[in-house]
Amino acid sequence: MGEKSEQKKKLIVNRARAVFSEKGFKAVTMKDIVDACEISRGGLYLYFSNTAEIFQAVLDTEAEEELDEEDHLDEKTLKYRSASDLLALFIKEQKKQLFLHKNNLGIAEYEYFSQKVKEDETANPLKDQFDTAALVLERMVENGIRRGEFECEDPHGFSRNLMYAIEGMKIAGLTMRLSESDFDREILYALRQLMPCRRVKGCCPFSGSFPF
Amino acid sequence: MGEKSEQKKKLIVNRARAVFSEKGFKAVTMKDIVDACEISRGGLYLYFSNTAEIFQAVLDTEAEEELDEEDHLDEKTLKYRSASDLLALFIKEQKKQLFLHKNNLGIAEYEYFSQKVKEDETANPLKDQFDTAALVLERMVENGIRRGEFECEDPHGFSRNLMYAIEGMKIAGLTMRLSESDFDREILYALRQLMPCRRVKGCCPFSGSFPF
Amino acid sequence: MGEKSEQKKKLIVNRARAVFSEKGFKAVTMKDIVDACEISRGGLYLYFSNTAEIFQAVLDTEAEEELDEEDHLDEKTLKYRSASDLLALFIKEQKKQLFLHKNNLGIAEYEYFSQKVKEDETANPLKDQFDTAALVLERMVENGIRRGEFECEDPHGFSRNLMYAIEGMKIAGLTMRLSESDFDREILYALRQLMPCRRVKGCCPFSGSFPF
Amino acid sequence: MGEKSEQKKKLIVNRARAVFSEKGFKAVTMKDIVDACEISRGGLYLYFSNTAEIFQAVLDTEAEEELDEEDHLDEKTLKYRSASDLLALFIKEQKKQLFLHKNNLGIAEYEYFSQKVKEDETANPLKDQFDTAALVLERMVENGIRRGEFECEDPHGFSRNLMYAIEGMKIAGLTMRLSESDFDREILYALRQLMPCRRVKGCCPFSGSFPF
DNA sequence: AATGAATGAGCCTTCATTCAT
DNA sequence: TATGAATGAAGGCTCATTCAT
Repeated sequence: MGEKSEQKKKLIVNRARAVFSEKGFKAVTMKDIVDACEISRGGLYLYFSNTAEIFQAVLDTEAEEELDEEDHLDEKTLKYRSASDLLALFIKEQKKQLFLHKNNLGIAEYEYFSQKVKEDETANPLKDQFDTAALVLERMVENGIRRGEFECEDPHGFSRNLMYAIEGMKIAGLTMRLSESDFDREILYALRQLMPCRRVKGCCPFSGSFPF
Repeated sequence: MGEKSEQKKKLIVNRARAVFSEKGFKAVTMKDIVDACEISRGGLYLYFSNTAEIFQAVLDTEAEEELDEEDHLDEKTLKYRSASDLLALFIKEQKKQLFLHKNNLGIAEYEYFSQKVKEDETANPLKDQFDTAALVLERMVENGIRRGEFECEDPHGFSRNLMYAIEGMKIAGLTMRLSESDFDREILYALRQLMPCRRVKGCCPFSGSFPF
Repeated sequence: MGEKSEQKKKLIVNRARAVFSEKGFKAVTMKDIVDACEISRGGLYLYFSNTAEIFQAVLDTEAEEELDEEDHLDEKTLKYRSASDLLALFIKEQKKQLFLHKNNLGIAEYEYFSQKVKEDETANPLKDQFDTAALVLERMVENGIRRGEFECEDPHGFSRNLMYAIEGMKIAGLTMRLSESDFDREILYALRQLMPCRRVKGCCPFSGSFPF
Repeated sequence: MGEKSEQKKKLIVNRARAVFSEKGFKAVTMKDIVDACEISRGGLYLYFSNTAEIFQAVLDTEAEEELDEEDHLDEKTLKYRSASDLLALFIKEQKKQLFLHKNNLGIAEYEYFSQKVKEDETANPLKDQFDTAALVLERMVENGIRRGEFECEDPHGFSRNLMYAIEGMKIAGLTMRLSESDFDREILYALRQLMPCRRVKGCCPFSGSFPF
């Protein structure tokens, strides 16, 4: 497959992302993709054999882009900012994913992996992604503790808790009309666990920047 | 529609539940239901016009059964047990739903409501269910505080947090192979927020009964 | 079949007429009739085996009613009125049938008989009806000639011509949005053939009563 | 859609004409067309979405062919023939349409337009066709008058009358077994209105050529 | 590589018709 | 007589997939 083909494949994946974001995974047909790509019916089959393959490609691309962003993050910001700022950045990112309705693959991912998890024993990228995020969060908290910004007996537990809660809000956003203020309230609660003054309701460790 | 018809309708709903549990919502066709019910193609249409209607009926039945269970719970147990025991019971129930793979409507519900939430402004039973559970949890915590069993500055925040985390684990169970010990660990973390000694890792307010 | 059954049959035929008038013949299903009659599916089959049978019954009833009307006409009016008045009455009746959109069986009849004429060599009531009307018309014209009201070389030719034109306007009314004034103009033209002064455009043999 | 597709479309339209001619409009299903065309179910849908669309295409083709014929008529014959000959030609054509049972769309057209006229306020090609024919007829008569061949006080009235009568005979042919001699008789009556000697029964303006 | 016509399987839906009650 | 649940055939429509060009 030459240079040109690679180009075409990217085009397909891009257009497909929009389709999956709009209709979820299961409801998308090869024809939907064909129509969205202004490509011929047969043409699509030169690159992909079914929607699952296409969706996988979308996910892979997604992962790459995230990696790029993270690299970007690491270098420029990680070292020079306070732990609070970094955490705020992290949460901001989660929030963006949640409420950015355009190009949101959320429900499609759930549909895809709920199917995949049944038939397939192999590694699950959704879980990997989750675990990675939880680990990053944990490191951030540990860093904050080291810097004296946070106080926390169980950074690991805290991170998992926050990640599960965020995951819960993700699905709530997709199925229950979660409001932004619901999200903010929940985050506020969780973050209070990081502060010495956490017993006091209303206290927040983030100077002026909350809600993100 | 007489007595007998009602019987038939129940049969359909029952068989349909299994189908939805197996295939989610979107992928289920009228034919799937027909096949599962050993009924004629036209026969099914006497009772339901489309899969959404059937799924709604499944949900309604589900709701009734839950209601029955709750009534059962209220009378016999609510008054005579300790707050800890009740909370344990609540969580046990959540865990059961999560890991009972047979007849688990989880992903079907998410598919159904993620679609419904887009087209429909009206009430969302999934959200109602969530809010109700959160409220029940909150009352339990308040009760525990009154009894001196728990200690918590923000029962509301705590309840929402735990519910979101559980919701997150629900979807994780459906898409990421969440293990039972993952669940237990998370619950343990959350519950520690209820105890005076919560700063100490390893401490648990639940005498011997954990994991549930 | 007892008295009661006869009653029921009449009910069915009545409701069915409305259905055929609304949807033509071919498009009507047994279910349409069932729905219109508030009768059970099986019940209808006790009286009729298919829509053709029902339509035939509608036509028969129709014929009876017309006969009643004609009898009515004969006795009271035929003898004491002028030929012009009688002719006017006749045309008025035709016009009524044409523009009375409610309960107009026109297109249904055409659909029914265009099918029947192919498969069936037997007598055709539509033709009988047409021929009868033409004959009545012819007698009227002859009567008018005898009375000195009309002047016509070929009463038979005139009658057939007028009847065909009316038939043509009938189908035009059903398929081409024929207006009432179109009808009146055409009738005016035809009737002028009956008068000595018929060469003069604008002349009409009917004193003040036109259009009917 | 390329050259070849156009070819296929024509084939479909041709075969469909036969089907409509055989079964009318309403009774024809997509499957009927599929069977008649030796094409796949899905294949037909590449060209037409429903029977109405196909029938419209049949009508359009019909119109084109008529146009071709008329052009043919105009140039070669219109100028050099007598008014009587032209009129005879016109009527011959009408007669041909009426008694050519093969590929006669008559009843199908009535079914189609009786439906269309209800739902659709827009232009009605059946009416256009009728009006055009009436106008052509009127011009012919006027031409005949100018040439001294015909005599007629009201060419417009005459034309409409003849057209309505022909329309009436059309539907009579489809539903009442109109015989050719019935048609000839009627035409003879109508044409006698064009002659000075028209009062005399048996007289005919057409030298030897009648019946056409 | 790319096209898009063509096929046929598969699901949807409606009804004519039967039959136990 | 009357009911209406049940069946299965029939027709509608959409797509995944193939293949000649």
